[in-house]
Amino acid sequence: MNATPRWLNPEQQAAWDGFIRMQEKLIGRLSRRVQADSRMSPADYIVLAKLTEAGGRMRFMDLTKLVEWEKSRMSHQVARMAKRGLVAKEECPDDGRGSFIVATPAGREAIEEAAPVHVEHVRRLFIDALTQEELDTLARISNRVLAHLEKQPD
Amino acid sequence: MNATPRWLNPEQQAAWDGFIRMQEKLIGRLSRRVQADSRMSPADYIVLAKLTEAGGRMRFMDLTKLVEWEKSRMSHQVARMAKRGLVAKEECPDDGRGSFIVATPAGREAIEEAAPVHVEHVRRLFIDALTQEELDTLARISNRVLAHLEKQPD
DNA sequence: ACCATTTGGTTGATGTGTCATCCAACTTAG
DNA sequence: CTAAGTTGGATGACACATCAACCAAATGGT
Repeated sequence: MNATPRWLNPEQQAAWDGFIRMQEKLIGRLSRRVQADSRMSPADYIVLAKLTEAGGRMRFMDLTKLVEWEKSRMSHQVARMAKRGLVAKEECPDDGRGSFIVATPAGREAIEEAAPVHVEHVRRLFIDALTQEELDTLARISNRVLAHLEKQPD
Repeated sequence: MNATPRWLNPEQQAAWDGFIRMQEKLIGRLSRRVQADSRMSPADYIVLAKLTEAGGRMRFMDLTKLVEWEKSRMSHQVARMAKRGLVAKEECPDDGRGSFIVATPAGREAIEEAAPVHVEHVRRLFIDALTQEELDTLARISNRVLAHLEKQPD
């Protein structure tokens, strides 16, 4: 029972609030744009991108780990994408439980069309806002936080 | 039709990837923690926090603007929160269409219990990962991106 | 007074993320 | 060989976000 919780000091609060606001607006804008001009959700985009980047054919669990998602999420996502014809599922002969996820031609076409547009938006909304030095700093800070998170329990 | 799309250079790519990864993991961890030990979603948390911070009684649209959400989102959210007894809706005498959102005692109790825990997690997962100088830098960068976004069409 | 527009807010459909649970197939200790 | 444990993956329930459409009350111009 902590009698007096240690609130954040003004600078800390400013950093946290600013970061949260920025991240929400940025991600929001970007995903709306991606969705609007490629008819793909950000989830579709990243899954297809990683999948094709890796050759267009992967074991389900490998893909899940590559994208760093939970398997349930990927399972649902792949099911939806399969329904829309972006990927297909194939059985795995080596492992009776396993399955391969394959990018369909339609899927390849979709990602090839979407990728440059995506990059342009990232550039326009984010990269162009900052100097190269600021980008480097942000990368360093991000990696610091990531490393910290990995050390931290749960 | 852009013949050769300008991909990001390695430093830009590293900054973007790092930021995205960091933000996903951080937000993910935090919202799981909040949910786990307060039985409130991040959405519940922020709505209740802003609402009580503003006195615990607000016009629906003022609250919506304060939280910077779309009204539809807030409408659904408030409906769910009302169902769970965290807030209540009251009619507005001045404006026949309007309504007030009021934090119930249960809502106040919930947020007062959740807030210190939330702060502790923010501190543990984020603040403690960085020096004060890095926090300041991040705040500056965030505000830069935010300002840039506001100038940018759509 | 009247019509057009704006504002406040709801609703329903659809897509998405999480959790818990389940099951079949593989692996390994004994 | 068999039982126990682990892994690959699916599923259903639920909370959440977004979009488009809608409606009624307020407002403003004529």
